[in-house]
Amino acid sequence: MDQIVACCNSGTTAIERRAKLFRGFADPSRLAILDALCDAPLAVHEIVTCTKLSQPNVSNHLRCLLDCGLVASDRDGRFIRYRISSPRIKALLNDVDTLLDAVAEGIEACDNYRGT
Amino acid sequence: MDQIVACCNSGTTAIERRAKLFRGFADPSRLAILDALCDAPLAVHEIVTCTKLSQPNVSNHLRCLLDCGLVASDRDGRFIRYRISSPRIKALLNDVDTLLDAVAEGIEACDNYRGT
DNA sequence: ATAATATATCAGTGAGTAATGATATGGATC
DNA sequence: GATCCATATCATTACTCACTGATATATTAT
Repeated sequence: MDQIVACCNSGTTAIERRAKLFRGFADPSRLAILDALCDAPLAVHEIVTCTKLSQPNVSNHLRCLLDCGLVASDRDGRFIRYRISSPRIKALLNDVDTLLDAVAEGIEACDNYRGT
Repeated sequence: MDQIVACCNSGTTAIERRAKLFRGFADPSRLAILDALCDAPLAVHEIVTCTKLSQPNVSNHLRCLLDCGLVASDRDGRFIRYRISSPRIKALLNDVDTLLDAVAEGIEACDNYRGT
């Protein structure tokens, strides 16, 4: 069975699509990857280096992000260079940080459960 | 052990905080609730009616959203009225819809796995 | 061709999480 | 104070997901 699955199925309603998109962002590994790609396009091994994630792990997350259209890829010699597919992604991440400024205490403070 | 847990623990880095916030949004039930509250404050039983979710389910999600500071509540007689805590939440949801316009095909199309 | 590097895929595992049904609490009215 | 309605909590169950380690594919260079 497949692995990294935080995007993608055939949910139809607008709300389900939104939930799927949010889930694409709702993982520290994927956020780290997107963060890195917001600065500049990178090849997989470069992402591995700067995120300190394992190579298969990065590859799996990239596949998910690629399928969902959040990143795009171009072959460059024997490298494959990934980049964010739209500047709106960077904008969205900024908006989230703005919202975080407003609710950060709550997010930080509450511990309904033990964590990620 | 606690139940609805998509927010909240003591992750410290900026990325972990962002992931937590995104996870708060990454669920169709919570999105439906937030969507309803974007229009007007509502009591729990009203949310139950318009989202068609079960009452305990709504209550659990509201607790999570409340702890994370995404919604706020006011007692009103024997009702408890919930509202979104910041207009930025509505703005964020709009931004996501804009991004969805750009990547919707990808989100819809790919089916790495089954179900929501 | 062979070796070396870059990337992708596979199988298995363990943990986290959402939903349900039953039950408890708390405020208001009679 | 007993009853009714609104809301919250509990325990259980089933499902989804992320990570690891091993392996496969692809491209370049020798």
